[in-house]
Amino acid sequence: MSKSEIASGGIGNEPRLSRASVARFSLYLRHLERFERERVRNVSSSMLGEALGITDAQVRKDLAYLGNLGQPGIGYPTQDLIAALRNRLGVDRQWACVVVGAGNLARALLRYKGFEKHGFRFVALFDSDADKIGKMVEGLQVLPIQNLKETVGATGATLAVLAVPAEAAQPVADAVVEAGIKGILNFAPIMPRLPAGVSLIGVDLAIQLEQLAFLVHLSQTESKLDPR
Amino acid sequence: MSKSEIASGGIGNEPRLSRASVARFSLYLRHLERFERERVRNVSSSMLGEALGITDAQVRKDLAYLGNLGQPGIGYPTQDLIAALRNRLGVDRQWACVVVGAGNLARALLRYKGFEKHGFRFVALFDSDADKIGKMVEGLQVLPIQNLKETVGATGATLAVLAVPAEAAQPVADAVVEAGIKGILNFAPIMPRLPAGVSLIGVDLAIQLEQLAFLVHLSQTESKLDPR
DNA sequence: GGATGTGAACGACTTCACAGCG
DNA sequence: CGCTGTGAAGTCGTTCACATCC
Repeated sequence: MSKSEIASGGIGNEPRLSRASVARFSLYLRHLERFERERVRNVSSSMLGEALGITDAQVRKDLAYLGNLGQPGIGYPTQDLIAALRNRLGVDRQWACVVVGAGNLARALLRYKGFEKHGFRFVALFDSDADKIGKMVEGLQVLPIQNLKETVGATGATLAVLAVPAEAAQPVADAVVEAGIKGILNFAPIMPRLPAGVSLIGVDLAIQLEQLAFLVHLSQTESKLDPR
Repeated sequence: MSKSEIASGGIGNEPRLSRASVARFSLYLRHLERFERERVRNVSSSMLGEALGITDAQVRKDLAYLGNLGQPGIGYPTQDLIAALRNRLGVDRQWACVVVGAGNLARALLRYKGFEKHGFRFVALFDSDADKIGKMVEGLQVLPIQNLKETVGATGATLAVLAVPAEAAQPVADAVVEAGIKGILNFAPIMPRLPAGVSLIGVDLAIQLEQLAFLVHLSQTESKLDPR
């Protein structure tokens, strides 16, 4: 079995899920929800491909992982496809999240309403700064980090968002893992070490800006990027 | 010439830059800066590989693009490598950026000091909300969007950060392009259409959270992820 | 006809393995 | 020796092309 397959427990000849597809699943879902709002009953692989900027064959390969939902000559029933995707992605249930670090980034996240629509609910906000503890921020009271374990237990939170300075990232990561958190969205510009079984996604804004500058730099100096 | 090569204007047999390498260059730089702080004179491909979780051969392939900086038996001189990388990435100069959307996200970005160290400077902040215009936010006065073109011209800004709601993203993107911006870092959950010659990097936080939930979901249901 | 599902071909990226140099 | 630079091999992901089904 190849290394890059994300194990399907199956007998062995059902479609497998590649890492690359994983990254596209959320995008499919987003566009499908748009199609549904536009009352499109069936979507074809080429409609989705165009929306994402990939080929129709690629789309069909990806969607094959969800089972044989497509109907030749018709396409995929929008609603069924959404349901299947939500199920596979795990967003057909509620995810309770805690936020650590009560700064402006936390405010921005808590205020953004897009998360709730996708099943994410922020249930608690923590900080280590004594001045902030007890204050209300976007409807949540700032709690001391010492309360993490208790709160995670009481709320059943599974995910944590780390919006803390670089120095604090590793100890806070350790603390949330200790508290029982299974997935971390990290905004600090370091990659914390985590035990197996805890997932991590990092968003490093300085690196994103740097990549952007690089792209501009490239197109300003010599080269052409092939348009993809 | 292969499609995925990012054109090197060269004669034809110097190392080429792959899309995948591009994404790693910023990471190399980050770790190199750490090594430099730790007074490491020379770094080997295996040191960098370990830091990024990739093989040493991969590192050497990537770094070959910078020219023959490596010394057999020794490694790469840390400082030279940093200088070469900065030069290629285009972060050996200042990048002036404007921010559109004076909300909490903008506050968080403006307050974060990590950008300046990498040569990024936020020179102006815009909003369409009349209540915000004229107010000071983290040392910048909020300007009306109508001033974009003038300000971009006066400051020489090349990059724009879009921290606006989804509905506003496309018109604002059009406006900053019209004003002469060459690269956009977009936080709105849509991908704006842009003319060729303008680069775009999108950061969609809802999608990141969804990916995280998916990873946790996967590891909770069946499967094992290979640890990379 | 129109669109799916899929083996086969293709291309890109990664790893291997080793010659060559300090 | 140790470590680079690099052709060759291998692996993964994407696209092609077409049989198949509604």
